[in-house]
Amino acid sequence: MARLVDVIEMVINQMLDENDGSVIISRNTLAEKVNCVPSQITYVLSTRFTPGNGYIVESRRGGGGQITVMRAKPLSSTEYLKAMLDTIGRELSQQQARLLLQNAISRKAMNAREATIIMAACSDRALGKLDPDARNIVRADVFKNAIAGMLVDVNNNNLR
Amino acid sequence: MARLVDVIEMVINQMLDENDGSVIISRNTLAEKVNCVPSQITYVLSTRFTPGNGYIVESRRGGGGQITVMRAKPLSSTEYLKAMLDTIGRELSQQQARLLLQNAISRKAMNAREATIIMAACSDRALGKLDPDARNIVRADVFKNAIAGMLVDVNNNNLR
DNA sequence: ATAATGTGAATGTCAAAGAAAGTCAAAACT
DNA sequence: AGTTTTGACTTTCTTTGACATTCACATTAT
Repeated sequence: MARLVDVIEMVINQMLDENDGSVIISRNTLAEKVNCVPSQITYVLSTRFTPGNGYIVESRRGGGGQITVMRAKPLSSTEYLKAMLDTIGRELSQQQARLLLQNAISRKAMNAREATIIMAACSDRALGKLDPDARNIVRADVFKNAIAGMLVDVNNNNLR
Repeated sequence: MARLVDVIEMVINQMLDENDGSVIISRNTLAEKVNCVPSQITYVLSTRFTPGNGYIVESRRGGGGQITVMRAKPLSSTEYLKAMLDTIGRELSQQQARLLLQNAISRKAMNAREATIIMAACSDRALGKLDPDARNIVRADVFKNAIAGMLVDVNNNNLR
């Protein structure tokens, strides 16, 4: 029932937790452990453990080859949010938004309530009246503006 | 004979009752259970479980895809926001949004930071790529979803 | 001894198949 | 007239597998 991607993501994160944010894995061994084809590991690494999400992944092929996964050193929440803004392009899918917010929470760059507000504001529900092609574009703008809103000095915003 | 929509609505509400206001459903499975085509579930969700009614619905496609339905907790401290949702029509101007947020702050229904996030998310700036006529319509949806997001029990959202 | 070559052991790539949910408009109710 | 019901088609995300590439090490040729 549980998605393979989720299982793999969890396993890697657990290893990272146990090893101070840096772990060396063997793709084949891990694949065997979770009962999947090796390329599935590659898929998870490239969709979940991206630089944009704060991870660095290095690898070596050949005999004794290996994959190193590292959590990037923790940035301040403001830095983190700014960096996040930079990674967002012209478009943003719902899932991308969700992942960004999840990571922001786990890095304490925002709290769960704030994340929920933003997720709701840029959900497909909220943008349902738009042309599907337009959605990801507008979502990117809504998302970026909401994040930018968090960076604004609360005593100096445009509500008062 | 009870209408299909009513049956489905009841079933979902029952699940929500049994699961503390938040439930993850499989569209296909539920459709099979109540003997209807899957798209009927989508129809019910989009006509009954709207932000205006205090619900947040999120979904993921693909293998292991799922739909999450969340109900705002009937906390008295959030009554104000719920009532506010009801007053918002199909369209919402920037000015109106700002006023609603200012009022919400003065009623302690949200804090300044949260209001700033929402204001930014539905600002003309965020919606700048849209046709001016479309802006107020989309803004209404973004605003409503954001508010509904605040009503969701944070421990119960589907970000984690 | 050194350079070239072979060999097996890894990881990378990519596209097809599969598994869900979303869309939309026509038909059927009320 | 306005809602509900249905179903064909679309989009998104996951899973799999065949094939390509790279690397360390052993072996062979000069």
